[in-house]
Amino acid sequence: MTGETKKQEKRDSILDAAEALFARHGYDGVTLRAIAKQAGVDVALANYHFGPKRDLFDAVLMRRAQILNSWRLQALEDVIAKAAPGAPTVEEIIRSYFEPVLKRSQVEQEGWKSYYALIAYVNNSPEWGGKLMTQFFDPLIQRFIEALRMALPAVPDKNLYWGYHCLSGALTLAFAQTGRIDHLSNGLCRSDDLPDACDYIVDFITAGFSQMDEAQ
Amino acid sequence: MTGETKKQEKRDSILDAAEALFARHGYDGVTLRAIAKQAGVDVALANYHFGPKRDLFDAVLMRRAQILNSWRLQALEDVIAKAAPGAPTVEEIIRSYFEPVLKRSQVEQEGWKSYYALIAYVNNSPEWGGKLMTQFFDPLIQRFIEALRMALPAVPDKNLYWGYHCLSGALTLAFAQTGRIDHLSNGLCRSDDLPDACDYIVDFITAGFSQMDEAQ
DNA sequence: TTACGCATTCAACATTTGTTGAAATTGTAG
DNA sequence: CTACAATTTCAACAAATGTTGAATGCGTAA
Repeated sequence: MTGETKKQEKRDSILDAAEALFARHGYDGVTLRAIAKQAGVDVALANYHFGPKRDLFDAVLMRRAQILNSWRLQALEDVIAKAAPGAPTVEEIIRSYFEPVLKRSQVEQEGWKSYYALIAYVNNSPEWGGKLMTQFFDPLIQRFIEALRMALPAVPDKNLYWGYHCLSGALTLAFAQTGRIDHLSNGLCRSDDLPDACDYIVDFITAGFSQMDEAQ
Repeated sequence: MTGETKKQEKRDSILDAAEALFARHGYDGVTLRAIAKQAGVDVALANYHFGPKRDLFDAVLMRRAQILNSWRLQALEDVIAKAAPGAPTVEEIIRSYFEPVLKRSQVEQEGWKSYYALIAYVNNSPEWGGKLMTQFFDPLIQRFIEALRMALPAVPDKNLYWGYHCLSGALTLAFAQTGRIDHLSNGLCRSDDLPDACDYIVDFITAGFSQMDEAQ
């Protein structure tokens, strides 16, 4: 089994390097040679393990997708089960969407930080944003919106979807960790401190959804 | 004067082509040859007018930046002046930030749509997001946050800045127009109908800020 | 017309790109 | 150890990239 892990060692180091570089420079801004150099392997090895460049990108994206989804799905189901037979509160639902990713200890690891930034890149990319994100995250999101619909039965779907748009935008920008809010706030807020940002964002987004109910 | 415009004709067509392509594929995803082809000119002409590729990108970004800023700045100052000597309401301030860009008639033009998508690309890019956006839009944003501070005197700055983060994320994602919300909502919401999206987003964001006051 | 300056094209350059097939290395089962 | 398969490197390819200098076209003023 050490043989099995040793076999995967260089393969994983390629994924790690690709993840970090794609997250920072985007798909076209990264060459296979740059990835190979950072991974400490030959250029041809990436092609041997993953095929063409585009497939390597997909492999990076898929590696953590299921894990990410399972974190959030479980948190959401927990909240729903705990509130049964009634509906959970809006804040509980929103928390189940943010906390599993922003307050988890893994967030401090460099790999997950890069992965989040990569998600932000894909989500905002006009060419891939529509298709790739749909493919990976749609089932969870539909379940999430369904929960919101139960908590806010009088609110029209259109409001719920635009609310999710705002939520997704806020999360995506947090994932990107551009350092912009650091500069803007003179260091008061730090874009790389996701656990700290979580509470502020949750309160803000929760208020956005709650207002829909009062407006009816 | 027709000579003057004719002289600028090809130059502008290069800017237009670069704007559209950079917005869709990002900086590294576009070649000078693709830009030249779409503009109907020779490859070397871009270099003649704008110098190296990076300078062309900056030229595209700067062309509409001042116009965009003046739209929003005037709307903000109008709202402040109209409410004097008191402070404008939170909703008025938020509206002055979104409506000048999302409800303006120019939004229907392809050029501005591309430019918005380009802004979204830059704002979420880890390498440029911090610096470029700061350079272009910071003065306006500081003025905007100052107005919010006046309207919400009891709210700590940290909350205001994270609120702006959510606002910016929602706007950026709307700018990107990835078509994602179309698919998610089964066509109920359309990411290319910015004037329609505006009201929903404004209500959501306004609620996010208003809640800060009530929480004190 | 002539001459001149700007705009535009043409042709080509040195690099860099993704990819591939053969060679070398390593791990492993018999 | 031997032989075989999987992994990794080496060397090289054709295509594409940004950039440049010379050549051509073109509008304009004398």
